[in-house]
Amino acid sequence: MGTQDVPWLSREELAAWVRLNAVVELLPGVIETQLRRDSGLTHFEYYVLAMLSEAPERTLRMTALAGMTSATLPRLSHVVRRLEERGLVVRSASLEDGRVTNASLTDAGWELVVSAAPGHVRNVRANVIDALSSGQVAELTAICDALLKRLDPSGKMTGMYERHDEAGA
Amino acid sequence: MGTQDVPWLSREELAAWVRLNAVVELLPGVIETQLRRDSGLTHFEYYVLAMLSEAPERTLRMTALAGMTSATLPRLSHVVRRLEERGLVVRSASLEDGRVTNASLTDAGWELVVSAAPGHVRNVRANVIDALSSGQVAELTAICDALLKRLDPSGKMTGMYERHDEAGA
DNA sequence: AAAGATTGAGACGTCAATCTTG
DNA sequence: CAAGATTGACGTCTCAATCTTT
Repeated sequence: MGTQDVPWLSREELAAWVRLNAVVELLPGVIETQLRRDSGLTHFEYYVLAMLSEAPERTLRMTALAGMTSATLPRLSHVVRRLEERGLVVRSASLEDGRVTNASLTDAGWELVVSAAPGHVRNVRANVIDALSSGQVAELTAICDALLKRLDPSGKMTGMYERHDEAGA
Repeated sequence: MGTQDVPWLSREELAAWVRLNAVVELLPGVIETQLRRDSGLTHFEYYVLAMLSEAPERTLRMTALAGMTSATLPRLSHVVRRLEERGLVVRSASLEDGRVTNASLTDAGWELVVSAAPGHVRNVRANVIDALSSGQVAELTAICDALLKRLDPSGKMTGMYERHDEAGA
């Protein structure tokens, strides 16, 4: 940790950073292409539907949903509006607190996420999980946890990054 | 590798995937915010300028530049046009092959990337490198190499992901 | 016809401003 | 005034189509 005080990276650090960047640039495209082609969903839309599919009553408040998906509230609001226009989700004001909006999965949304899940999971397996040894899977988990402590110190996004069963359907 | 044939993820695999996703969602924002605030550049624009700053003659052909930055050609073309409008880069047709466009860093572009580098590197260190042990830095490098073999099998993007000295200035 | 590169249209994300309820 | 959420404007990316040179 903090090997030097100078603001430059060592060769080893640079190697890691360059590769991490390449992954961050390329992974979204690979995931999105399959989902869009096979189910007409972006990865983020899929994630939103998957989170709702596992929630009690298939319903979550916007803020909770934003945390689970590591998204800002404006971004989520735009996406949920489009999903609602497509009949995959419905929004309703909370009875307990008038400021709160609840998003709920419709039957059509449920059916779409159920039909999309197997292909998506196969794609994740083919492009990520199967590329790694089981030891590397564990290391990756620990590394990402360490990074997320910096990237999201408050933990407000990423919830507690627990129990996000994306297979969820 | 390929622990099961069913298209679902184990708990350990899911944990890794969920966290990797959160990193992929959050990291770009953290990097971009600093660069945009301090230097008026997106991360991708910075990367483009940095690659040019290290190249012979501070010049690269569009296709080579796209590979080094893991970008598609249309994306790079749009970005280079904007950088040229800002006077940071100039484009010129190759004399040897009329199809080829060379992009070159101007003096203004050089000065901007030089001034932007220290703050950017400090930010990368603070949010990524310093969050990890030196062992984890090595593990992350190996893991990303494994992922990139799947995400970019041809290696056309990511060049050979070697010698991308981002400090480069 | 293929390779290198550009263009324009459409979709999405971000930011700042706004609105409403507590 | 703070919290929850929405809106609109703007910038960037993606995709398909296009153009030029080989």
